[in-house]
Amino acid sequence: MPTLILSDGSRHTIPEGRPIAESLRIIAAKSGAVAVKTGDAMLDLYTPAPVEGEFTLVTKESPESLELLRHSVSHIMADAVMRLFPKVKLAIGPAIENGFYYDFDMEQKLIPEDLARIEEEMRRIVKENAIFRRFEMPRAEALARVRAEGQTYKAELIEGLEGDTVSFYESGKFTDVCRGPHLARAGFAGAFKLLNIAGAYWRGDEKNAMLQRIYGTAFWNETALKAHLAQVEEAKKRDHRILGKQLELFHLTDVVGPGLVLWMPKGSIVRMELENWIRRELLSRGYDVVYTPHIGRLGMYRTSGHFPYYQDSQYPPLIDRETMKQLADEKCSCGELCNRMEKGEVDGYLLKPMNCPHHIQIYKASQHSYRDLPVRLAEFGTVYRFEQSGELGGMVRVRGFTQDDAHLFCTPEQLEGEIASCVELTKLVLETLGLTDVVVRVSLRGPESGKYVGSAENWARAEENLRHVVKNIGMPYTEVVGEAAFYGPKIDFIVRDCIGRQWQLGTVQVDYNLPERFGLEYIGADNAPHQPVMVHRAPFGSLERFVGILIEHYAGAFPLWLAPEQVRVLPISEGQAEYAQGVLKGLRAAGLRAEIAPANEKIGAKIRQATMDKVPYMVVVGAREAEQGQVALRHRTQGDLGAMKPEELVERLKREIAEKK
RNA sequence: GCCAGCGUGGCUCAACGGUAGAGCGCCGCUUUCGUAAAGCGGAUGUUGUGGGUUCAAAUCCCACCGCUGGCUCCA
Repeated sequence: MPTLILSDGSRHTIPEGRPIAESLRIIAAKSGAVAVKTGDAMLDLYTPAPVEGEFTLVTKESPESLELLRHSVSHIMADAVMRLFPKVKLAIGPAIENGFYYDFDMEQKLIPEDLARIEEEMRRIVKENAIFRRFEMPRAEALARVRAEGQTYKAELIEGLEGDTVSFYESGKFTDVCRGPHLARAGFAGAFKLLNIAGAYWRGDEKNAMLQRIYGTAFWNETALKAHLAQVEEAKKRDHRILGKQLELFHLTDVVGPGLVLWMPKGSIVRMELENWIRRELLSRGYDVVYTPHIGRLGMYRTSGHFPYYQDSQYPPLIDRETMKQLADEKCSCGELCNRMEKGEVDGYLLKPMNCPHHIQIYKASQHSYRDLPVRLAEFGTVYRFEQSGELGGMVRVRGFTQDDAHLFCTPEQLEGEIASCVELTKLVLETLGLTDVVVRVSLRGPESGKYVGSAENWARAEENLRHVVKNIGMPYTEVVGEAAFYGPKIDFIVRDCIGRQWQLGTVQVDYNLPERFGLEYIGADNAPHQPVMVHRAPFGSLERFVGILIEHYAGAFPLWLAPEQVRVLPISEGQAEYAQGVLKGLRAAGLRAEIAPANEKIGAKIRQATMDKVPYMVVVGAREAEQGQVALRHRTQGDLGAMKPEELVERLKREIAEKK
């Protein structure tokens, strides 16, 4: 009798003359598996399996089983939506990281209350327990079928598919074009919840129709679902927008303008500490510090290519009064004004969207020998970008932000070494702060040629340089086409916020193009002029976004060196007021950021307040301490740490600050 | 920018056509207290802005502004 070998080593005899798929299904079902895998391909239990091969069972414990579940639940949801709103056109409905979505094109606007109705319908479908039956048909036939059903998006999908046949899944009366795999039956659907409704352009392109997207999530059981939802709720409490308000770190108001951050005193401390730290690191690495203005002439940005390449995400140019008046007299329209500015007939100033053109002018201000290179110009440079209103959010997506920017000008031979040390610095930043959930992305040029400046050779060289470095940094990375800056490819460091969204922080970018456009030079050993290569880099990315992410990372409880208030002195009663003031003065004199709790509260209340304010250390001073010239130390999470001399305390805290822990 | 939802004292929320309210915070007084909330009293709102419907609007309608979640773009 034939024997099937599963990759767990178990051997299974199969009755002769029966399809192998059926045997696999029986084996899988017996073991509680929901699918089987051969190589990278997951096969559901009703899909014909290849006759030979090694099979792994996919159980409910494996992460990919959740993907399968969620994909199937998204189909069940689509089925439910179609039952409730028969005219709906289906777009796509994949499983995503923590759940699934499905996009619909329908007349009726979905409202949150509809979700409950849809869920109810879904439960009915689950109860019906139909088999997810896979079948295939030739392309032309498939196309005719979906067209007859009026499913125009599905037709578009089929047109884009490779291969001669198209697979469908049918469960009950619902059929969908789908690659699979799926649950064996709708009844296995487990626990699910629909979460929210959102708009989404068909294929993500704003020229296309706006579809209605329903997001949801699913787990194998109620407990896991509840745990996940609770975890999401918990994560929301770390949201930097909430903590930023509670802890008075920053403020946003439409009086100043959307996306324009006001750093409050406490938030400013965090930023200042980060700036001071990194500035010392830069100086020790041979960087020079520079300062440049916030605006620059249009001509400079025409040379750099920011204007017009980057035009859409800039605040409109500033024009002086005289010119404006003159143009008004000429009855110049706005459209015409734009044209004339693009042509360079009208001058103006731009709020700087990037610091590089200014730094380039500093480089150009003096002659450079190959002996001077690399020149590394660093600045906490504030830039302004007119982001689309719908994109703004808290500190992580704003219209004015400060980059810990620097531009390195070096010889081609020095380039890879410079890139590598920038990457090292970025890693140091992330490691020091314990940001470990970081993804490295190599962002390359995409096919749209209109978005980029420079020659194909320059791009190829730059991409080669980056790949070469990134291979040696010991971090896994992915390459993404179409994510490059307009002047060059880059290595990006991407982290997640409290609700799982990914944000780019640090970046290292190679640029052969701006040196060319600005005609940069250095004199080589051969006594002839050569063109330097530029590296743009920012280990934090932007201080706004970085601090926003950091607030969430620490849940507002900053380590001692970053804490806006490091110590709070808590007198037990008025009797120790004078002694407590002395302790406070001593701490401040030692360079610690210390405050004193307001009088007229019991010690318990003072402790509670300081803990909620996330002050790392409290020193309790009562009659006992005053008498012995001591302080009783308390940590916000570790509790009472015992009594000690103020000098001991200072030494202890200074050590902790130096360690940045 | 587009789709959807939401804007009520400093904060979190209630009132959902009929006199805007609670908790926390804030201010004052009493209490001076030993490791996560002392007691009493008080002030605080042109309900985001502007129009409209109505005898009457926080509540219904329209426009704008802002925020939140997505789509697209980026640090």
